[in-house]
Amino acid sequence: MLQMDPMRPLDPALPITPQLTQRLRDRIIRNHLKPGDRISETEIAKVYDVSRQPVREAFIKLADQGLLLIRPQRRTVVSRIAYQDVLDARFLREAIEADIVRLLAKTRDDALIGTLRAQIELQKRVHADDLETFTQLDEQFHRMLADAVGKAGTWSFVEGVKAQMDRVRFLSLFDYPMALLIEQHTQIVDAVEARDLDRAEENARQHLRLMLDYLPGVIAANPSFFDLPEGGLAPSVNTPTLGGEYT
Amino acid sequence: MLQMDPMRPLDPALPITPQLTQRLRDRIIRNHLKPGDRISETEIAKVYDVSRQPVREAFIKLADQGLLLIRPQRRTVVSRIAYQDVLDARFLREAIEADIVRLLAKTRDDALIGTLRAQIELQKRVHADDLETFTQLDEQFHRMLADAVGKAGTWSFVEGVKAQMDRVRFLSLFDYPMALLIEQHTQIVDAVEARDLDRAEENARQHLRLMLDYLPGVIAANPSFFDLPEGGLAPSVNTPTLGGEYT
DNA sequence: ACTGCCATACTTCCATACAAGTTTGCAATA
DNA sequence: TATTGCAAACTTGTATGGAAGTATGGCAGT
Repeated sequence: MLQMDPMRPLDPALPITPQLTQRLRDRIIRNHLKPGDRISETEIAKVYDVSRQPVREAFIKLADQGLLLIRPQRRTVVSRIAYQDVLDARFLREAIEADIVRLLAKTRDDALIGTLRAQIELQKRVHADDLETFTQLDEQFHRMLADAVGKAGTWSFVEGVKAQMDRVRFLSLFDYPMALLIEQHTQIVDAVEARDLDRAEENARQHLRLMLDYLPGVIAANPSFFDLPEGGLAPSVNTPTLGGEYT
Repeated sequence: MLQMDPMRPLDPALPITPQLTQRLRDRIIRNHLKPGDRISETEIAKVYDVSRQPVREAFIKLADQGLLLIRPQRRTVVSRIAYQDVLDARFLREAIEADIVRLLAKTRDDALIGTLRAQIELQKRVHADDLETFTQLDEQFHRMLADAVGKAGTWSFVEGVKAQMDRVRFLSLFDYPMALLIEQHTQIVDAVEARDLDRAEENARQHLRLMLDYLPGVIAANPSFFDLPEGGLAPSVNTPTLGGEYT
């Protein structure tokens, strides 16, 4: 497993800012830095033994992704997980991946099907408690779908939005429906192979809607990590989806 | 009309970086700064009479949006309009707005319909050569759709992606199909009012596919502004859509 | 005329210093 | 004890200086 020790020195030969951004992003998404934690440019600069400037630039990037909240002249804190942001990110992913999968089914490529099935086999081999590895494989699977229809550039935008969803993912360490997710991956590939556009799309949408089922439980278990709308959870009002169940 | 003179001094009471970012972004999107133009931190800093630091931060933001290409230790140039980026941005918008409009038709709100129709009336009153005003109204129209389904946050994501599309828009100053766009807006609202989910979605998709018809002409008229794939335009290969015409 | 080398100028990246505003805590006062 | 005022210690925003690398143009040599 990759070392994630925050104190491991950076590689001075490589550009500092991207390294810092990645490290801090990981620490936030994995909840090592918890929502509400204060974080200051000078502090981080000291820890990694660099100047404030690259730290600042990393902060700005993370603030753009909604992971930090910079209040000028006041402080910078790790932002809580905005409920609405999670829903928005999920909505975007569903919309985008629905079309990607539909395209994929339309332009089916047999070699690709094989690659995808092999990748799913890797997912099955992951131990039930190794969320880390599974997350990487899951991410890879979805990126492969985008790549396959020539929309690799599209996926990089999705990644920028995914941050809030990933934080939720790392909070649901237990009762993670790994087997179900793998089964859904298989069903998506099945539908693509069958060139069934509608079924492929519907399977992808259901797959991406699954987190909505688990979100309330994760929030209930970690209420202080979330930034909820007034009056607590009322998903039926604020988060209509196209599925019907959540309208 | 808003003053866009690049030399107008910034407001020193407000944060410099966002002001700079906005100004530069406008100048690039409106092609005052043309693809390939060199641009340097010190130069811009002198023009606006600020230090290099906020300029640098603005550069980074614009590079993230694909408007600038920063080559460390070499130079920074206004990036050409990447053909693939335009297609990707359009694809994302179609996927997202298709779902937004579908949701809208599902949760129809009579008051909203009236607001939208009134907004379309404003579009009709714009003079044929006033692309500036029409662009603002068109943008507002689409944002209203997102707002109406509680997906305002989603729209800010779209805005980040839209930059490359907007550059194309400002290149197609003439033969701009304003009347057709307005007609399509009307058809979208009609379908929403009729609660016809499928037709609303299809109308939105067609609306957002329209630029594909004009893109080749714009490119042919401004070839040096674009960054084309090897061997020139082959949209039928590289840009499958769900519509069928471009598959 | 043409080629290869080298000094110079220019670029971004990082470090450091300063400015402006906010928070914090203590002390003075009622 | 409670409250008010102020000063010091923070915060981020901006300015400036130096370092490392690259483009550029002139000059020497052929």
